[in-house]
Amino acid sequence: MPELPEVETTRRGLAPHLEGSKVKKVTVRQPSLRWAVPSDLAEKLEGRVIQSIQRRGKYLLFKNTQGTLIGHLGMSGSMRICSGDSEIKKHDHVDIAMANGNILRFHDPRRFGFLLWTEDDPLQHKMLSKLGPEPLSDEFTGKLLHQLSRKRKVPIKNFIMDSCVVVGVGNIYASESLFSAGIRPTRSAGKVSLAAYEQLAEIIRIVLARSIDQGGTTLKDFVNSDGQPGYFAQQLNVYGRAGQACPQCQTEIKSKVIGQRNSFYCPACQK
DNA sequence: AGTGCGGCCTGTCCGC
DNA sequence: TGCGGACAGGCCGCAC
Repeated sequence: MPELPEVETTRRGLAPHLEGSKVKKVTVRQPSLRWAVPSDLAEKLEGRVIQSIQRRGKYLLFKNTQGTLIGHLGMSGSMRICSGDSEIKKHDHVDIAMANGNILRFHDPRRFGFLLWTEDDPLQHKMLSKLGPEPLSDEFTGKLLHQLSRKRKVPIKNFIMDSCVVVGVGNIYASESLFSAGIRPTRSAGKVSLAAYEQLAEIIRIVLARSIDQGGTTLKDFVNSDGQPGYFAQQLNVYGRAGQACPQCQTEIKSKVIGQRNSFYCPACQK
């Protein structure tokens, strides 16, 4: 599910309800996520204030004075703010109840998401230490993409989905960005010009920022912290539209599996 | 080192 | 109506 805009939407929604509040009780109903929920999570969180909620790539970082809860939504996860009397549904795996009455509820049917605890710098955690730049930061440039891609033979779509290159670009936004940049997703990353990468970097930035403004993309199950879907799906040009007309030239949009992921492109607009 | 693939899970949809 | 198979937004870890 969630790519960067969905995770950022979640972070923004959660922060005002949790930051500065004390955790009262942690309830783990299903500890078997992608990685097991730490058995001592409750004692690490209970009685301590959540000082801040940050995001790095698609990871959410909940900080208290002792350490950081690292959360990831996987493919189907969501985090909502619930009240004490709201019904517990199937796949509501973890609750973090706050002293202010709010409950942070982690829901994840496929259980590809996870919750980990670290007392070291979370950015040095094994899972985060090799991440590339944030796409909305100044470090992310076409020049960097060009540099990193020299001699790389992977299709450019795989390249921009590689979190060592840039974080947060998943399957949907990879297809969409390459469409807007006019680049065929199968092209070798190493053969794309600096000028094309400069344009692509700018487009990735714009596409992600616009999606965040719309509250992310809901294809199936993404909901924000209020349980509401995102609205960016209405603005997708090619993703999920195989067989339909390209919005720019009316040519039929094609789909093709690239790197085991379904990809969508216009054979006329994307060279 | 770079690349490609299997695997982790459940839910949904499609064809028979 | 039921059943098997394919597929779904991520990403680690392994083999080549």
